[in-house]
Amino acid sequence: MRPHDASHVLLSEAHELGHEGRAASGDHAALKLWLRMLASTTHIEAEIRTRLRERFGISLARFDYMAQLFRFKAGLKMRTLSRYLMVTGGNVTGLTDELEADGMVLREANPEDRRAWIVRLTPKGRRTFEAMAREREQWVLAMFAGLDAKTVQQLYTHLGALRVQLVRGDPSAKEKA
Amino acid sequence: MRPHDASHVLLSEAHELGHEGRAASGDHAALKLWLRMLASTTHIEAEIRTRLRERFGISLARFDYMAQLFRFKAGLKMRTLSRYLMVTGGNVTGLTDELEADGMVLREANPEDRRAWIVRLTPKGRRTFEAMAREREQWVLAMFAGLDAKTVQQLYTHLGALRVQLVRGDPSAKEKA
DNA sequence: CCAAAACAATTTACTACTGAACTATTCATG
DNA sequence: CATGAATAGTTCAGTAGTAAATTGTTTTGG
Repeated sequence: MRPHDASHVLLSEAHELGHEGRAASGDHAALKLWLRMLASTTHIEAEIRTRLRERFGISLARFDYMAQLFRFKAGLKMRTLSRYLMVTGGNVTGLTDELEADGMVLREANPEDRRAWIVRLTPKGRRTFEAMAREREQWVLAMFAGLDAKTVQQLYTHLGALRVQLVRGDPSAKEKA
Repeated sequence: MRPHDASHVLLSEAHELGHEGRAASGDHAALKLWLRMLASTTHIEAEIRTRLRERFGISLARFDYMAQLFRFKAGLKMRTLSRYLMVTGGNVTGLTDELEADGMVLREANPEDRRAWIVRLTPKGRRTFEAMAREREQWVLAMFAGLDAKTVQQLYTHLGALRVQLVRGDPSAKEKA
């Protein structure tokens, strides 16, 4: 299970609203939103992690690794994978070793750059992943089942706007000019 | 930095929509929403973790620990804290040892149950936490600054509905009857 | 009222990840 | 076109968490 769900704290109303009145109130709303968003996300992620473990004996890290290779059928350099997964290269080496031993992925020599491997799913890895992904989709679906289509759509749109802001503020995102 | 941002995979449209047509499309929306929500949350959390480390030399785990004690001025039993933080008891023991050594918290004997300690913030811990929480609030605020008040409000409301669903589906939540 | 079960905290052995050092290759520049 | 800087992957030591066994205390039911 993943740690630190609720870093739930709002410095008491007195502090926050003391000399700012209405303006500060909106700010407060953003913090409350963040805490609620964090709590929900953590909850769902923990649930998925637990079920993947119980149902398939697989770690979330491995699932996410396979998900990336599933998206990129042509395979990925390990370094690229490590960036997508937001983990270190050393971690990718370890995961790759395990998954290769289990016959889920294979390292393919890269003629264009002899430093780099291309890793890709084996047919077995592909089948295995598809089965897991199908179940996971049902889990997610069930957890969101209480929300009507319009709500889901609005959430999706608004979080899209948030994402744009985040990428804008973050220089580590890819540049094009 | 925290692992596994994007477990971004939608089994290809062909698979999902194959025999279901429109109905499946709504389901798909929930999965897409989840992936977007996860990505944003992970991004923000990683940012906060990094800044807490850089600015105050503190781990997110310690921050979250102190946040709970800040909320509950009367102190908490370590077991309660471990539940709020969603970590094991052993982990709380370790964090408490560190924070106590740094003079941030103290273990107080509990006359009502001699098995349990009550941990609470020291005045120093309280001051330190307030300073950190104030900065963190500004970071969060800046990250959400692109969203207008109405959007924030809607997100907050909709995520509230989600939360209700999640708690309903999860027997580990507290009962009252 | 006391034996058995449950529970709070701690300790310990283990797991998963990080960061930094290292090797082998590629890229860029004088 | 040679050499210094950057990059891909691996290795390794250290860190932060877990799960399970342990100790001491409390709760419960016969």
